[in-house]
Amino acid sequence: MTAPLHEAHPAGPGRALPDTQQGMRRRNLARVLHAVRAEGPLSRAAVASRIGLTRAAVSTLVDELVRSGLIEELGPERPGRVGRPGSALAVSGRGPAGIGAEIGVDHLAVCAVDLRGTTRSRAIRQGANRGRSPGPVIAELTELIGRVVAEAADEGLWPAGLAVAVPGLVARDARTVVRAPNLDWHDTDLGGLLPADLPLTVDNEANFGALAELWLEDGTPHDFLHVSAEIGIGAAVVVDGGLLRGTRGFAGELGHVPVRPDGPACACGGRGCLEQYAGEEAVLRAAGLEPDEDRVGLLAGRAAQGDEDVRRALRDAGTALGVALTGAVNLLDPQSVVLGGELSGLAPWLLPSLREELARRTAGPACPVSVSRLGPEGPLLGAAHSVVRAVLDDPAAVAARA
Amino acid sequence: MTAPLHEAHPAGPGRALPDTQQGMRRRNLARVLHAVRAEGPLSRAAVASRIGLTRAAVSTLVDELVRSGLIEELGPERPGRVGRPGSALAVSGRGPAGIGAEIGVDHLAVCAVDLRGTTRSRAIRQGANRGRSPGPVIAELTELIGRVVAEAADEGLWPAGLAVAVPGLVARDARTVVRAPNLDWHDTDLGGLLPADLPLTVDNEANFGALAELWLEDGTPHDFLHVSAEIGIGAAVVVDGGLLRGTRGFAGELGHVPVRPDGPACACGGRGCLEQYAGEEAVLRAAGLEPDEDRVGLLAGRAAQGDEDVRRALRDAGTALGVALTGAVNLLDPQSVVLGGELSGLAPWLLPSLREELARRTAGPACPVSVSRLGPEGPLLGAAHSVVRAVLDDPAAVAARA
DNA sequence: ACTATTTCGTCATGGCGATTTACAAATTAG
DNA sequence: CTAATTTGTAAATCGCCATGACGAAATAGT
Repeated sequence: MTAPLHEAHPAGPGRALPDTQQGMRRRNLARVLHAVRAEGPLSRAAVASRIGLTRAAVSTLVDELVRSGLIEELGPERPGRVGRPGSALAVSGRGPAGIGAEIGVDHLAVCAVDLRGTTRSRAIRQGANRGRSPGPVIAELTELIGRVVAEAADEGLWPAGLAVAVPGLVARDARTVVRAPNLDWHDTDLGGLLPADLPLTVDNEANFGALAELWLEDGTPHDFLHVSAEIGIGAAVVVDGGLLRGTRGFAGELGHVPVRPDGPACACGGRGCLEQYAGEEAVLRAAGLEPDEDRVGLLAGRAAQGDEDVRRALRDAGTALGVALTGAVNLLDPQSVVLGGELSGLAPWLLPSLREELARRTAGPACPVSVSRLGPEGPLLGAAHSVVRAVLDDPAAVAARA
Repeated sequence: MTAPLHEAHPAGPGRALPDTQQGMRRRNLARVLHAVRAEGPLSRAAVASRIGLTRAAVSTLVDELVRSGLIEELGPERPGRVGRPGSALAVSGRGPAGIGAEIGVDHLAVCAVDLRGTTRSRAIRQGANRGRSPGPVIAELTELIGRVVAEAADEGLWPAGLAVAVPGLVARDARTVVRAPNLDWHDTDLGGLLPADLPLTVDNEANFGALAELWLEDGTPHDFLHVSAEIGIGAAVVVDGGLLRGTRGFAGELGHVPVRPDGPACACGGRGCLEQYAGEEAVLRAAGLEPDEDRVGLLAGRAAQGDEDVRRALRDAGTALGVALTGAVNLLDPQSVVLGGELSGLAPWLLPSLREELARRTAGPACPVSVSRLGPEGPLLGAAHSVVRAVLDDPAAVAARA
């Protein structure tokens, strides 16, 4: 007999709803929808057995979801088993869509993802955004969004929300970019600049990248650390299937974890921060290269050609990352560490020394480090999917707007 | 309009219960009980308005809690306001009690806490436990537990569960002590040694200390870092009012965060871990003292007398702590850092350099660092209260056993 | 081919829990 | 002493899920 631990996370969809019969109904709608989405075409009976309700209850829930256009009936299953075949249910490919957007240092991107998780429309615009003021950038982005939304509309999709990934720190209001050094934006309220007719969420690209990893890649654990870097080095901490955001929303500032307390001074005021060793500028300098436009591509290219200076610089960066991650792993005990974002392109040269450093400093088996297969796509997909997730977590709310 | 963020923590009592009408009832019982406990004597109407149910619904819930003996009716309120006065409800001072126990390096302690949070009985036994095998220690502890339980029974309390704080790492099964260097225990299943008639939870003393801080001290934030040290340096991470445990239950190993990557070798395999600079042994060595029985007391005494060697050693330890905490704060963005456990006794000499280091390495306002007022009592109280909390979180479960 | 068996979806019924509505009781304001 | 206000409870109602029964649609066995 064991008393319950004090877990912070009960998990499961839609648990923020009130404890009334209507709230229960809404949560159960969400559970049905989640089950159908996660386990492909499913009969009502199959759903019932998975989520622990009776067939009758599931029937009425499914009716409601079908009426809302979130679930569609595919017709009778082709059975190999005895008994009347069920009627296959699947998440609808029409209806609400999640609009994801990314403001990168060198590009803007927008995509629309349907409830099934399929990307149905996308638009990209290359072009450096560093130092441009928010207004024009957002104006361009808004135009891309308009295009993507229109294209999605042609396929019977309507936008259920907009999520924007930015390379910087975002306040907990999910609207204000507090600091984006690569863009040189400070305390910018994107809510005032973007179309007001859509529910808006703004978040760090590392956070969205982590969510993409969590939701899109099979086998991703519920507790992991997602490291991402453009110029700054960010990390997202996923705990029990949710993001750890911190009081101000600044959690995951891996770039300013001290690696050598007496190292070179950093803009943050500290000394020897990870960014001084594994940040893009530092690596370029260590490799004897000049900063240029496609910096990651440059490094990857040189390293692939066998440039020993570049390789050494990356090895050293990996070692520094290993030291910082040792601290993080000791503190958080995650199930794995994932390298994502632009960083994943340099992984072949970073990983060996990173793993070696981590293993050397760990008693027992070291925390496994892997590379995201989503690569630079992660943040954009994570953003779009976060909107889809919100719909799946409370279908009743969105059905009311449909 | 803002789309919901992906929070990991809906928070609130008893959210692990199933989504059926009975589960709803159980959760609402918990909400009533929590409200009454947290906000002192309250009328049914007051409870109803706080938790958002109707007076009628609360009435039946309260009836059930009164019948279970968890709530008692104090009689009519003395009103200054117009209208019929309500009938004051309070949590019962009889009924279930939480039994907390602590296995320290130099002592054993047990206490009983009632639903109101009052400590009703306690027992302490001094005596070094380092290197003793688990069997005899647990036997002694069991005897103390028996005494405390008997004393509590005289006051109408019955034990609802037992929580044991140990100075070491505990597996997620909440029974097995994986590694307790100060006791020299390894992979010890306390579940097999302790009385089997009580629901048992075993956890790290830092974790229980953090919970005590969270639950007992007004104004404690929902996101903070609780640092604690006996010989090893442990930390507990509280996120959204819950403990972050990590995959294996080892989260919070602050002692092995690298502070100087090329520093002295550590037993963990790494180099320059915090423990090499701020661990008790390291500090004693740096101060030129021999390890002895009451080590913390020794250090505090010498420092208070003005022993400059000791003070310098503590200052340096504070600086090292500051470096490690900078990393942790950057990663977690907690609202505050609390120094607890034995460590709090040395705080006057550690804090200045710690704060200085943290501030120096932080852009903007540094994370506030405070000292626990619970001191060495924290873990024991946290353990007992964790049992009480479990009762408050699901009163129906315990009412069935009463 | 025909029947028995199994499974699916639905309907009618019932239980349970919260809301709604109404009302008596207990206080203050005038 | 009356009006107004608030509390607690009781009765009726509504919503949601469970239960049990039934027809429908498939397979398995004879």
